[in-house]
Amino acid sequence: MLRQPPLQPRKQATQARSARTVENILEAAARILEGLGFEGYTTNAIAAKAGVSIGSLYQYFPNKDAITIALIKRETARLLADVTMAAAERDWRVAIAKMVEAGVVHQLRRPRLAWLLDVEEGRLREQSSGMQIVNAMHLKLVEVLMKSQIDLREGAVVVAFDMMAITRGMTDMAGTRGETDTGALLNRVLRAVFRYVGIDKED
Amino acid sequence: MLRQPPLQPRKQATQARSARTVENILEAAARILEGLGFEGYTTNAIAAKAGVSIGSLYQYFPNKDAITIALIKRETARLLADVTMAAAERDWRVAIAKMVEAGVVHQLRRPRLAWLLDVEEGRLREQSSGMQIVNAMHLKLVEVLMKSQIDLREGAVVVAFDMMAITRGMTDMAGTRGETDTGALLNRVLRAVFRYVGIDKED
DNA sequence: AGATAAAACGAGTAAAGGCTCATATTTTTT
DNA sequence: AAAAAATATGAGCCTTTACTCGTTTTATCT
Repeated sequence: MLRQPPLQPRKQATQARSARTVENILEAAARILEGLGFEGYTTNAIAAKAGVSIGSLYQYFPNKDAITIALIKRETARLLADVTMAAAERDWRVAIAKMVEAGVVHQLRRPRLAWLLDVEEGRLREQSSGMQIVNAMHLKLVEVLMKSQIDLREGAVVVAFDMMAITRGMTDMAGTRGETDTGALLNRVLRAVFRYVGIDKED
Repeated sequence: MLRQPPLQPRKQATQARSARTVENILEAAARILEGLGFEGYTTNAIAAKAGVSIGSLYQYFPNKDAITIALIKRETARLLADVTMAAAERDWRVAIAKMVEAGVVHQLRRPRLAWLLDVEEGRLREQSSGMQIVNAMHLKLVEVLMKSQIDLREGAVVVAFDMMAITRGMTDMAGTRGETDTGALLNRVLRAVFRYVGIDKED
């Protein structure tokens, strides 16, 4: 079988090494944020930690914020997937429990990173709009609440925000304090969230 | 009654205008943080907004962080006072309710400022130690919990942190969303906090 | 009024850090 | 093997910004 010579110069598929470079840059950025906070979070430091020249870094990201945004997307992807799965559960109690669990697990995996990225997301929200994850989760949670038998005097929107706020608040605090027992924390968060909406579910 | 001539040149009392300058600087810093976030938070901008030269600013503050620390102290003073008063209440239910109220009111008065100062406090904590307000509040809350009949299986320390986390999480979220009805928010936070510890107190 | 201390001033310095671009290396294609 | 495309390099430009210091203005004291 003869190979057809392409009519147009074939769009060069991305080489494997460039993908590796991008990954290295993102992970270096994550590690610097975790280790040094915003202080040491400079493009030169990121490039150095990634074992890549500063020029290469700017070949893949137009500016520093783009790195942060990509990192947020990367760290957020699993959370969004888990929440979406959870929201599809038949039993709304299970759905809520799993959504809460997704949030807790996400935020306790790399607590400092999650926290710092939240701060950055807040800053970036002002300049470029963009469906943040908070809104995405909120939307799904409201859907679930509508199907539930929870007292929605305050409105599903408000209750959903409150449930997210409780989860985030407790998990942030736990992360700051260095708690690592996800199970224990999850139990407390579930108790707080379910009792808040008037359901005393001890399991 | 004859006035004793002072043996040493009397320590020159601070003039009124210097006190005004310091106040102007702090308020300018607060306003810039509120309006522009960390982006515009530069010493030159602060001095300009305060209507003061950059030289004067550095006459009263050795460096930029000192301004932030002074601002944190200023914003935090009332909160600490309120919490201390609240903790002294006889009835522990009232004590807890008032402590929660103090937190909510504080954080909803200038929400963005409170949030940004929290972030800064976290950053500064790492370098210079110093009794942050979170610890002070926590201490008092633990005391109150000890006198209460609340189920402390998880330990007073953990329960106290959870209560604070719930309060802060919900109020932060409310502030971010632009909620301004303190009363409505306070009701929800009280419900969340009291129900979390197994007390269903509808008032 | 004159002397002294306190407060204010702001041009300028130095360092940090985001980012560019001309060049070099590696990989792919023909 | 040669050409072309993709990828990598890093010295250095340029802006921003924390902070200094020599000078001037204002207030206080005798």
